Amino acid sequence: MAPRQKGSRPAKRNRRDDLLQAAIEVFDEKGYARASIQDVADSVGMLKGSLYHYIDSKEDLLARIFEESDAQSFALIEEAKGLELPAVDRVRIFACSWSLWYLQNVERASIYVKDWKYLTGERRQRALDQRRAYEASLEEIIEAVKREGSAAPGLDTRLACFFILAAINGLPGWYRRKGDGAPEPIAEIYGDLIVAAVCGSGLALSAEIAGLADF
Amino acid sequence: MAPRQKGSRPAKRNRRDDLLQAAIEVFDEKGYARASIQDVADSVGMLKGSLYHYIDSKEDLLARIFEESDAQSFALIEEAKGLELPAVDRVRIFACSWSLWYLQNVERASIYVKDWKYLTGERRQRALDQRRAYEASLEEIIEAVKREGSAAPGLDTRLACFFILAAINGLPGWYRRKGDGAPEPIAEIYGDLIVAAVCGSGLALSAEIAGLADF
Amino acid sequence: MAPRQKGSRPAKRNRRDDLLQAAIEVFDEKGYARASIQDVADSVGMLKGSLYHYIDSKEDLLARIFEESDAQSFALIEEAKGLELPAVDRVRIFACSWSLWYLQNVERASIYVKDWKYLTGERRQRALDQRRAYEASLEEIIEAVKREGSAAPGLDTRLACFFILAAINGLPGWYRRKGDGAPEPIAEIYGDLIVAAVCGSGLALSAEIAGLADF
Amino acid sequence: MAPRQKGSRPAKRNRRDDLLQAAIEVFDEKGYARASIQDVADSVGMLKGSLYHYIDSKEDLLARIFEESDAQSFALIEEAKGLELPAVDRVRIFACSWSLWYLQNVERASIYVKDWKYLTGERRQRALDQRRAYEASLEEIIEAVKREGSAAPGLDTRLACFFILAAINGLPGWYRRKGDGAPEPIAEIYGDLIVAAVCGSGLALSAEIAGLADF
DNA sequence: CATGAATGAGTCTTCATTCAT
DNA sequence: TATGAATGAAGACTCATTCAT
Repeated sequence: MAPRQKGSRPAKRNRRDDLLQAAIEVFDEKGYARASIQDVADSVGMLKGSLYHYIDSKEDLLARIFEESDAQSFALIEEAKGLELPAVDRVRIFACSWSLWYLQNVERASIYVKDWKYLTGERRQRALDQRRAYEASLEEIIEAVKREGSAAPGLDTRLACFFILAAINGLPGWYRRKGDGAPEPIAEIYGDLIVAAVCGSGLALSAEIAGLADF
Repeated sequence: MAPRQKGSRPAKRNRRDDLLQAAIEVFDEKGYARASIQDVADSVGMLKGSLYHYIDSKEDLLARIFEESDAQSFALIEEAKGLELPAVDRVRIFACSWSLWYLQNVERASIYVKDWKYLTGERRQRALDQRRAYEASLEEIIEAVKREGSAAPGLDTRLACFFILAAINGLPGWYRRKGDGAPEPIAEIYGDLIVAAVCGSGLALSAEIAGLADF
Repeated sequence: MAPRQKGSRPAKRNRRDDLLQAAIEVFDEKGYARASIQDVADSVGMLKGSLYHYIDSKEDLLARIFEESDAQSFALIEEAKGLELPAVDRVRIFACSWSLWYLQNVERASIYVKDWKYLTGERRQRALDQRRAYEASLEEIIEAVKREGSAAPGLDTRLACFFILAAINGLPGWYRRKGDGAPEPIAEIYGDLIVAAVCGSGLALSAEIAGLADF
Repeated sequence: MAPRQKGSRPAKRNRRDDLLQAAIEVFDEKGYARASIQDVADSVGMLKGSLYHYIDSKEDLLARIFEESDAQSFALIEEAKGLELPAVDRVRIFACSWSLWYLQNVERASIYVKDWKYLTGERRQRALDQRRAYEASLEEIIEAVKREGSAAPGLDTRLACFFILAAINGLPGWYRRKGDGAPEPIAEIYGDLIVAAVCGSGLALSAEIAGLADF
């Protein structure tokens, strides 16, 4: 049932990477909780027991996926934060690049969004801290937008931040490479939608005018 | 298995409801996959085996939670669809009432969002169909907004729809009753953000002008 | 899951066989339904969970016993069918060798007779087909006896067939290796009894003469 | 799911009999081990707990079925033993009436044959004793046949006895009222077959002559 | 008599993990 | 490194039986 690696052993280091890649696919497909070490082993063509030469535990495998993801996404944020541009544009860039990363790494991002709960102890804390850091970064930019006067009047920074991150986090929930088109245009559109949400529009007040507020 | 509601015994129907409520809390907290029937039993103060007097299986418990949730949320949609109002207001109402339901039923909604994957066969299909129906309803309203000329130019209905639903689905991810304030104002704000995203703003084109499109 | 028979490790394949043998003994003694996987595990000196390294399920264990038994008994039938002998002798050989197999494999045969009901789906069907095939083979030989004129007048092939098979199937019901003597002579005698039943005797009509028919 | 007894309560005693009858059907169909008290309850239209007004335990239910069966079949034996007839005829009558009882009470007989193992302690012993008594009765008659000179030469009484009883015990294994014809003719034929087996035929020695004995 | 809720022991099965080879 | 046998704890589910009402 387990496929054997044919050909010459391709660079020792690769086994480790193969393993991680396989784990990402398996965890994405079945969900971390449902996926078994056996599934991962099957997927890399190893025996269950042999995996433990590369990892310490199932959770360790998950943690590594998070470490890699954190490294990648952290770079993104830093980049957006460092730009010398109007805050609105920094929002857009943050939204675009963040969305793009999610779209280009759907499986990984899917795990990133859903499975942090299965980390424990320090590792879980780290994941939460990261998350908090992203929120803080975004909040910071949104505050800047406000200061620059481009934000919708009365915008609630914290809520807007959650709103935006949730919308992006939802990407792996529906986007699958085949059939949903290229990542770039989607990321652009998400950028637009987010900027629009932050900056608001003249219609934003229509509700109160129409007296619908009591819903 | 169906309890006969006869006479005055007060605690009769309640056991069933207690069970469901306990399950909702447990599933929300630990996640369906991680939560054990034992956890639920502990939570209602029954023995593991005794639960099976009320349910057929763990999945059955989950399915019941979905049935109830479906019934509640379905009503919401129908209401929003039936209103004789400008489409923009229908979008707002959809967004507001949908958000409100999520906020007022956080634990339930949390399960609704995350755990439909653990349903199997027909039940899973039903959940997917429901989800699809919500999307369709929202798409329909957004199309109406376009026809009425209030939408952001070039708005991608499908993406906007995913965007909005994901943002709302994200609510149970951060909102906890204590400390995050009352549901109603939050729902209002989400309504504003969503309407803003759909209707767009003059700034929407700034990105291309600024030459940021190549992210 | 399939063991690779490589090199010289002697006790490799044996665990699997030990397991099967243990299962046969346990199932025979307590009956498949009553016997627990725990019983089998105890019998081989393994932990309950460890059995699943070798089998997929309790039913799988049963199925394997049937597969082995089928293979063995099938060979017997083919042998008896192929012989170029008077049909009466073929009946005797069929009866003898079939009885002998039951006697030499009492425990296995006991399960074979009683527990096919616990197989499900395709496996059950296979068992029924096998059974039907044995009946058909025997019916065929009995028909030949009739054509050769050696059968009791008016012999009902179908009933005779059931009669014979039931008599043989009953062997594991009473025969236990210790104390009931060697298998061979018993098989011989069963052959005689069966041939006698098929060929009948002059006394066969005495009942009606004596007016006993109205029972 | 459970059918309610309609009309006026029909004679208190009947509930007990209904229960026994239902148990017979359920045990026959699913096998005692697999059948649950719930199955029986469903079949009589009672709730599981209510059965315990009529029985002490599941095994008690089985035991009652055996008691009834024992009473019925015991009468048969006594009748056959008491007849003033040539022993061959007594064999035939024993075989006929015993077979007839099996055919007319297939479900009950089926349980009688298969499920005595699930009795424990004293009750099991009693069942074994009964069984032994039947064997003894039959052995006795066969010995008489021998003394009267009608038996096949060298007939092994004990084996013949097992042979006959097993053939009859096999009846419920294939006979089902619908489609297999009336019980009486079948019982007759079984009588013939058994008498033939006991009395043997001229062909009985052909095997040794033909040199087939070494199978 | 009947109900149905509850018990508690037991069953099969899964799976992350270890370790001698 | 890799194997695969074995572990041991845990999980879902079943069921005969009891008992207050």
